Amino acid sequence: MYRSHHCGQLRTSNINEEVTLSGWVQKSRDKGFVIWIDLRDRYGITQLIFDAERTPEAMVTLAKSLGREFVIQVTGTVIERTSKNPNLETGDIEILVSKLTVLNTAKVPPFTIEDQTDGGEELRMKYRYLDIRRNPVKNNLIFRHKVTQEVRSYLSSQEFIEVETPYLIKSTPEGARDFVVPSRMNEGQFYALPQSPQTFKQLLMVGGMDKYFQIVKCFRDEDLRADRQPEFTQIDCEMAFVDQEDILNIFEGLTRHLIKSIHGKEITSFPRMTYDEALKTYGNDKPDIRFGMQFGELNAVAQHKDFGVFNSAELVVGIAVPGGNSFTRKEIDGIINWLKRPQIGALGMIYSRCNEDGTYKSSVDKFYDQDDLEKWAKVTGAQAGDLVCVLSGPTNKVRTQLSALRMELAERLGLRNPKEFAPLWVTDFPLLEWDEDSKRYHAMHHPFTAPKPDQIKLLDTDPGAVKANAYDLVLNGNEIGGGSIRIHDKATQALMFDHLGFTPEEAKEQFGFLMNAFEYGAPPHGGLAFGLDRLVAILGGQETIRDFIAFPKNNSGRDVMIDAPSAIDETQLNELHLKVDLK
RNA sequence: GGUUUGGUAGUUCAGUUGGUUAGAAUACCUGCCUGUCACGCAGGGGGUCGCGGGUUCGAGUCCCGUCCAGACCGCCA
Repeated sequence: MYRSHHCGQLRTSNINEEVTLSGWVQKSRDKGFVIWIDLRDRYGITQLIFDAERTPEAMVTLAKSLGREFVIQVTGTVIERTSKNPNLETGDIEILVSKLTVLNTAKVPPFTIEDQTDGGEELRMKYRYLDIRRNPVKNNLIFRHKVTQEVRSYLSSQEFIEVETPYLIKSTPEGARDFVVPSRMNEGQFYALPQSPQTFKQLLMVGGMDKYFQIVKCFRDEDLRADRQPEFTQIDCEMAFVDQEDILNIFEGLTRHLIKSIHGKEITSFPRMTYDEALKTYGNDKPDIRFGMQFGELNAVAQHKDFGVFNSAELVVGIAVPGGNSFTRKEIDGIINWLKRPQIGALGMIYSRCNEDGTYKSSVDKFYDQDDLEKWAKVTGAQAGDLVCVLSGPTNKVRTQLSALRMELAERLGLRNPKEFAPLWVTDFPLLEWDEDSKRYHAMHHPFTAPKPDQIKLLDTDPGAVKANAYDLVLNGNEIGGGSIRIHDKATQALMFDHLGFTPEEAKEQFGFLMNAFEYGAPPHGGLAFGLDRLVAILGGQETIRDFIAFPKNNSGRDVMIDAPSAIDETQLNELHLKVDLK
């Protein structure tokens, strides 16, 4: 038996009991007359004591030799501490050790195994197994477990069935790049890893499963970000005989349940906003609505004077920064420089200070009088003490820029409270999106999304204007889920492929299995998928998903611990009929 | 593919205008210490300044190239 208790368990009620504990040496404090060792496992820390008077000399010598992260087993008596530590749950007791076994030694770890580690990101990833011993990472993984447990329990209670779908599937040119897997038995042919189980979950609906979910890995061979990994986990769901309202209600319920069970908070408001409205009001299809700073379009009150920059712009739009009048000239210049960075690409910014006495002082006083500036304040909702920030230019570009500014300033002003949760449905996404590179329309969501029925005829005249029954769930400015009502009849699906530039032959070759299935009684259906990694990170109050993944990949898609990807040997290549040709 | 920041002790970082033997903290090792828990005190070891080239009397510092890492843009149906 390695242990009778774990290291977070013993209290004063256990005093005088003989116990056995196993764990890692967190720290030893050698005072000469006595040595204390903090013994750590997943559950906590228990202090061991080796005492010159009560411990045999040989054991004291052995105890002195223990290094950080040695794995040891001890047997001893629980005793009350002379000086207690209120910061530790086990701080009232310690173990007077009578038997000490070294189960394994350890090299000095390359970084400290403490909450505030001295290790940098790369080092922590290389020795991730040591990183996981640290409370912040360990607790995140436990937190993730708790979230997935709640998801499974809620969806099961709503009669969803978890079904596994295959990982080795067919590559398709639509959407993200596929990770491909060569087939040894089928010469020159490749599987692809799924970007999502999309077609399979639709086939499960044709199969009559009615309500399906799966917590499932998905793979996309695209460049990474702090919140984007090449393999990531989705809570994937699909339901038959539902309309958009049914789906929104079910997953509103799931979201409420999660926030309630994890944080004990009731979500009182679950607003909805159309895609067009989100862009107009926040410049963004995933607005953070924990704070205001809504866009005010100023064309009507800014294009009547001789200011050429505004007069020539498609859109003049501003936001009111709460308390922004206190910014110094230097701070405002800093903001303008931030906007001018290539990543944002704004050419400049006009601002108007809203003074406490009701007057205004702008950077364009030469062109605009107090009446004009008052109108700007009114349109943007600025109060005395605020700062109106105004950008102008092509509509889409300016909205993106001002949206970035809105988020940046909110961050700086501390308006993004990680303990507050403000979900939002964004609905009525466009069905199609024009792509300049390939000069054709792409599916904004995916090619199986149904157009709104009354808009199908618009497909021929103005494809870009067609709206879909597609929706995203946004939480605190992050898209955490998205879905749609799907096409369930062959004719509409064929029409859709046609508009996406597929020939009927290509459509049949790539998605014939789905169109065939639609001919055998496919029910109306729809669903959505939540990004689990991101959802867990946000519920945990953090922005980066990496510390909620046990073994994440770095910015270049590498696992620096196992050193993957890597070359494979000639024999393997030959078996797969592959030749590597590095240009 | 692009923009940008960084790479100096095991680790996190400092290093001024290019100028003596490259520092600090922490970790590590040794010794001391009768209640520690971020223990304390004294001492010690530890560096190809990412790599290659160049400018210079002299390069951690300036220039060019390259590799690696982070953030962002493109991309991510």
